[in-house]
Amino acid sequence: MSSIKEVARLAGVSVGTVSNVLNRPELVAQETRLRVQAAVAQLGYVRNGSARHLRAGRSRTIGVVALDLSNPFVIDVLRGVEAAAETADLNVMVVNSSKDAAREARLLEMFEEERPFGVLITPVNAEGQDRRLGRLVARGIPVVVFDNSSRQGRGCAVAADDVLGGRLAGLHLRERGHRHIAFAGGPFTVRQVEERHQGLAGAMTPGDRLTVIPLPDLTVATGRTAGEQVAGLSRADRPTAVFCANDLVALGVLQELTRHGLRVPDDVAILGYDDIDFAAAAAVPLSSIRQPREQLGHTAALMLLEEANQPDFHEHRQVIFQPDLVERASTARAR
Amino acid sequence: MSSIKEVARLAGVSVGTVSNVLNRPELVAQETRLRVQAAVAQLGYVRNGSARHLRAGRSRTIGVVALDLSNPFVIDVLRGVEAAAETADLNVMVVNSSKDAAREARLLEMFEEERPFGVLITPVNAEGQDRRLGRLVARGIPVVVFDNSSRQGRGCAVAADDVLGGRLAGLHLRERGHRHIAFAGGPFTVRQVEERHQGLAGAMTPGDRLTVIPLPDLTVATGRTAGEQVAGLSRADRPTAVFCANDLVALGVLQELTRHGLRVPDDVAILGYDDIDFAAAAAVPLSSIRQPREQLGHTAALMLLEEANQPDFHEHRQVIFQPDLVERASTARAR
DNA sequence: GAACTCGATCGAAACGATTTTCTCCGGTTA
DNA sequence: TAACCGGAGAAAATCGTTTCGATCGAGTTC
Repeated sequence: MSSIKEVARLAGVSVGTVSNVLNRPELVAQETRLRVQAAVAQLGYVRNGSARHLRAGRSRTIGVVALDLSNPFVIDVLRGVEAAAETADLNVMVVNSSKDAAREARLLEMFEEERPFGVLITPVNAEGQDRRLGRLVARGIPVVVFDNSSRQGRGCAVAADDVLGGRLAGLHLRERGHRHIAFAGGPFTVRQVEERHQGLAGAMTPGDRLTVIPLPDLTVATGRTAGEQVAGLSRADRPTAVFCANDLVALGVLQELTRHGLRVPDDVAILGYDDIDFAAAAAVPLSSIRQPREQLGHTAALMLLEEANQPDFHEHRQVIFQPDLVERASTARAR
Repeated sequence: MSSIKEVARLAGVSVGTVSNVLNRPELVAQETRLRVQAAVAQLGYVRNGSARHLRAGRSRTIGVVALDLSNPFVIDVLRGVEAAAETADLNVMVVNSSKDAAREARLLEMFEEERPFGVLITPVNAEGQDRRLGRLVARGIPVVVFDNSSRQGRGCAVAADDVLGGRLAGLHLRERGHRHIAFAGGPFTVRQVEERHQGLAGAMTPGDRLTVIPLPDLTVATGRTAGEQVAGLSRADRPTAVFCANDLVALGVLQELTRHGLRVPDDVAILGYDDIDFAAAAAVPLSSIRQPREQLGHTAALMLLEEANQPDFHEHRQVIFQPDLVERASTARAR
């Protein structure tokens, strides 16, 4: 209820002095400082964020537009963001576009009004949001795109090398003796999906067989349909391994194969992507391509800080992380 | 970059008129309105949120302090909150206490400064936060506690009936013929855990056997240790069903039992709690007690709105939802 | 045609901080 | 003793809105 004015009155000083006590205490004589602090305590005074932000021109909040909060992958990225934000004394405001472009647009409009410290975003699609992001940047709000490197060269971005991830998957499965591999994922307009597939294909050898099971989306539900397709194939046509575009799909495939009495990995091996915690927790623990999730978020936040603090001196850049393979039971060597 | 002043100048009107065009267009003559709107478009003017909030005394953002974002349960609750917020033209700012009381305290301090529209919170513990929440309320910021009914009678709260959930679990397992049931969960200082256990115990009959497997936490990892314990028991001492305090634990138990060659549900049935999507996605789809997750969040947000809009007229109340049972393979009738 | 209405607009006072400039005063220095 | 310095606070400008009287014509009414 009480504002800085009342604190000033109670302490018998001007509001400017109270502000100094709060923000640059070394400028204030000790006796005065103590008097002000006592007044603050007595009134239970708390600074008004809106007023501060108005004066400062921007708030101390980083806005994060997540693509899909129900993918645990994102939660871990957020953890990294929060860690970086905390050391810089910034807040993190998470909002969820749920892969909905209209919703994303609304959220970005909201951020335009709120003048946040910066915005981290995984855009729904590569083109549509460019204009809107450009408007943010024009307003002096730094933007870093994470987990989506399609805006090459246009601004700061952090992502993982999905082609490499796909290649690692392919090499691993081949090394395990698989010569007929299926790729389950989609839509291929999503960069990640396309690149993971591309990496897999590149790791295969003439004579190998690659079956693509296109999916409209990367969820457990679509994974189940993929699993059903695989289970329905004759033994000769059935791939001996399925590489899934993410772990949610892999869980769906695993469930359906199990339900049809196929053994994992003996009949069909499964390899996922992202290494979410639930992958390790599956009944047959899933092998998966791991991305440095927390680090991804952490780095994105640091780049944002840099851009915000040295707006003139700053040069945009793209950081690409290397994924690696986590081997578990679902791709164990057949007995 | 441009403020309302520049819009006013360009349109040849006063700032007050511009504000009216933006907020109460019906007060402004059409010709003027069009002129102002043209100026807004030409300058790319966007309102400054901080200034609006300063004037209004509070922002249009609902703060949500989640206990643990890595539990998918929470994400679904958030979906409900967002839906309600959207229709009221409010933003949702999600932060994560990660079950850390100190962190929670910091976040609440932050919210005290930001003067949000209201705060939704699942407190880390029932006592510590009462003072801080009280301070928010004293500042006129409405608070609704969700998914934790321990603050009985002290303010608005939304939760599910966990005793009933436990009872449903017990009745279901007994009906399936189980007479030796284990309860895996903890710590018992957490209301939910205690009440679910209590409900289970109440549903059992003299002569039945109830084994408690205490856990320090409700995660997949601790679930695995529970599963290991169960698997290590002799056939005579082994419960025929395990009721888990949440689905994460259940997944861990399932994994470990499978690893030890025990069949679910034939050797041991498993029943989880929360019905997160991953429960249905498990290799053996898990039966689970379902709480109306989205509705829980939706209701909490609506109560917040009510409290915010009729501060005088409002009466605190506690809403308790009824859980129900979702039957899947993990508790199917033994063959 | 004087008094009144009424709709449309203006101008100024908040809202609560931060920051810059100005004033004051005791103490140094030449 | 005059000029200067520097520390400590006060005072005022400022950030961008909203909102509330005041104002000002153009019609109405008697």
